Amino acid sequence: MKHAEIVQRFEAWLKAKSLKLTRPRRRILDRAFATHEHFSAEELHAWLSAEDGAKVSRATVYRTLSLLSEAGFLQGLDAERGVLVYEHVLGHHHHDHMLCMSCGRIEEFHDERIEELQLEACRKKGWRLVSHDLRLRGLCRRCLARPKSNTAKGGLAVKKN
Amino acid sequence: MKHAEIVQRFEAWLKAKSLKLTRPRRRILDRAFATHEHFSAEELHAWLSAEDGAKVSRATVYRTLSLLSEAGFLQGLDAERGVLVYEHVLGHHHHDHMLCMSCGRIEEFHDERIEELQLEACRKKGWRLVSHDLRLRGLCRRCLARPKSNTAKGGLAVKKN
DNA sequence: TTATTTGCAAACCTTTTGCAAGTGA
DNA sequence: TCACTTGCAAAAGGTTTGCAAATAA
Repeated sequence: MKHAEIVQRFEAWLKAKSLKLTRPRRRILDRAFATHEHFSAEELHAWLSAEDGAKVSRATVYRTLSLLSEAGFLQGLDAERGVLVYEHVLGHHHHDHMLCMSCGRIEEFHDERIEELQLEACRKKGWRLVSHDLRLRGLCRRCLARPKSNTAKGGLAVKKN
Repeated sequence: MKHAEIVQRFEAWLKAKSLKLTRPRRRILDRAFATHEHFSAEELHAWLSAEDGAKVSRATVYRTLSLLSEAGFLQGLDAERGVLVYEHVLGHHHHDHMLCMSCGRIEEFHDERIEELQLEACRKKGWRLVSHDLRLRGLCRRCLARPKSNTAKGGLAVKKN
């Protein structure tokens, strides 16, 4: 999906709620969709602060990311405890995650058979399934290849700064 | 497993690390295994505060729950964003969770076929799987039965005190 | 005795919120 | 114009930590 279309859709969604596509919101939207990685509110805020342009406050970043989730453009996921990480939803199909305990990499995968078994499990217990998330934690291919000094950008298990 | 054995094992584990089974640690261990529900550090601390006996500080509760996790007696799980909830591991087999979005109930389930498919997914991507957690979110049987006024003890989706 | 622990309060981190000033349609 | 937004700083909520006093072995 073209970025122009994403912008257009967000504006339409906002308008339907009598909200406005303001300058800060536009910058946040642009930046959020300029990456193909998972990112936290803090990271996005830092990116914007490092770039040219009027400062966007932390509060606005948090507020706008909430809106984007609510609108179904982004989705939050708990990667590390206590930090909400976002990913694109618009134009992406559902998937689950593998989290590398050493370097923090997040990889996606999907298996329709697992989805079906989840539905079956809920049926058996009498629950109605609304959503799920499956997180596989382990070591990624790259970290397995170079066993040492692999705490690249703040590993999931190691990060402590 | 008898509680006496749990205590004994914890003491042995501590001793191996030249740590001590102190009075506060013992009280926390006892209380943690006296429940069959999932609980947070705050809840456990509140329970102890409400009971007779010397006060145990919040800090000690947090520290001891960490030890118990490290020792493999308990395991933490993110039920609600931002709160770590504990459950017994010792003497329990692995399982996954269903979280009720209305009443907060946590139910457990297990399906070996899902476990196998997870391994397969990692194999395909070249990862080594270490652990995983699968959380199904939805409405439990009880909440489905009484559609209204079902926010019993602080629902997952609703809690905001 | 002495290393380990505890309690307390302060610090931390991420996220949320109240409010006065700013801004888009 | 005027409802919606923003930035700021303070508040919140869960968890961690420094440190002097207390304690187990």
